[in-house]
Amino acid sequence: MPATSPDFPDRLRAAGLRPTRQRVALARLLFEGGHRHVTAESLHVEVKATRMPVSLATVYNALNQFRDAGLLREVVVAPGRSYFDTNTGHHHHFFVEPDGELHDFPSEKVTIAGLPTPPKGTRLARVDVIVRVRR
Amino acid sequence: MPATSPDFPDRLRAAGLRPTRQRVALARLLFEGGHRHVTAESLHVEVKATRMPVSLATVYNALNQFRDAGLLREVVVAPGRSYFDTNTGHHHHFFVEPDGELHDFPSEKVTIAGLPTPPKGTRLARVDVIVRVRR
DNA sequence: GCAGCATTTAGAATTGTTCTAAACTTCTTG
DNA sequence: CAAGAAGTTTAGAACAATTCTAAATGCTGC
Ligand SMILES: [Mn+2]
Ligand SMILES: [Mn+2]
Ligand SMILES: [Zn+2]
Ligand SMILES: [Zn+2]
Repeated sequence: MPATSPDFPDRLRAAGLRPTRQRVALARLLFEGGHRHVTAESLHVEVKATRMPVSLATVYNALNQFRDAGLLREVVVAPGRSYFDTNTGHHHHFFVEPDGELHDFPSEKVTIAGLPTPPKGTRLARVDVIVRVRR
Repeated sequence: MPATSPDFPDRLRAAGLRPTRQRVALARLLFEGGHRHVTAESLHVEVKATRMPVSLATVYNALNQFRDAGLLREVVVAPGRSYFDTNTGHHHHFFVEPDGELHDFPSEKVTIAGLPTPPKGTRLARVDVIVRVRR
C-alpha cells in the first residue's frame, strides 16, 4: 500500500509478526498488487502454485494474525465461509449472489443518515453496508 | 403478524407446507410473539423445552423451508452460524459483538444516498446495513 | 552457533449444517 | 373411512470450514 518499496519482512515485523518464509509468501500474494478479497481456501490454492507451498493451517493462522494485527479485515457475507479483505479502510461491498464475488465501493460517496443510536451500554464499532446483487 | 387469529396450520398450508406437528410447534415459537432472531441451536433448545420435542435436523429443515417460503429471512453477521429472522420486512440490524445479539431497527428512518450502480450484468437484490456495536 | 521461543505442520478434533434411508404422518381418492 | 402415495421426521453418518494438538522446524538475540 505505501508507494515506497514494500519490504514485506519489515512490514510484518512492524506488525509484531516474525517474517517467516510462509508469512512473507502470503503477504506478497495479498499485498503486492491492488486490494483483494480472498478466502482461506483460495489463498491456499494460490500459494500452493508457488515454489513455497504452505499448509492450510498456516494459511488460517496467518489470515487470523494479519486480521488481528490490522493488516486485513474479515468480511462475512454468506453462510459458511469468511472472506479476508486487504482493504482495511472505510468502504462497503457489492456481493454478487450466485458466484460469491465481492467488490469494493468507496464509502465517501455514500451517505447514511438517520441511523438510530446504539443500544444502551454499547458503542458503535463499524457500519457495514452490503449491496446484494444477482446476475 | 396478522391481527387475526394466527391459525398456524393454515398459514403453513398457505406457504405450501404441510402442517405437521413439528412445523406447527416451531411456527408457534417463531411467530406467536413479536419479531425474533433465532439460530437453529437456540430454537432447538426452546422446542425441546416443549411437550413436543423435535430433532435438530427437523429444526434445520423447517428453518430452511420457512426461509424459502418467505416466512423467514436468513441473516449472516458473524462467521460460523446463521440467524433466522421472523421480520421479513425492510429493516436493518444492530449486532452486539461479543454476545452475538441482533436487534432490528426500521429502515424508514435511515437514508442511504449515493450507492453506486450495480456491476454490469447484475440487478440489485437487497441492501443490508449492519451496525456493529460493542459493550 | 546456541538457547529459547515462535512458527509450521499433518492430522485429529470441533462446529455448524446437510445428507441418508428407514420409520412415520399427512393427504388424496375410492 | 380404508388404503396408497407422497411428504416428513429422525438418528446417525457425512461434510465443510475452521481450530487444535503436539512434534518438528525455524527465527532471533546473545
Ligand atoms: Mn477467526
Ligand atoms: Mn441454508
Ligand atoms: Zn473490501
Ligand atoms: Zn431483524
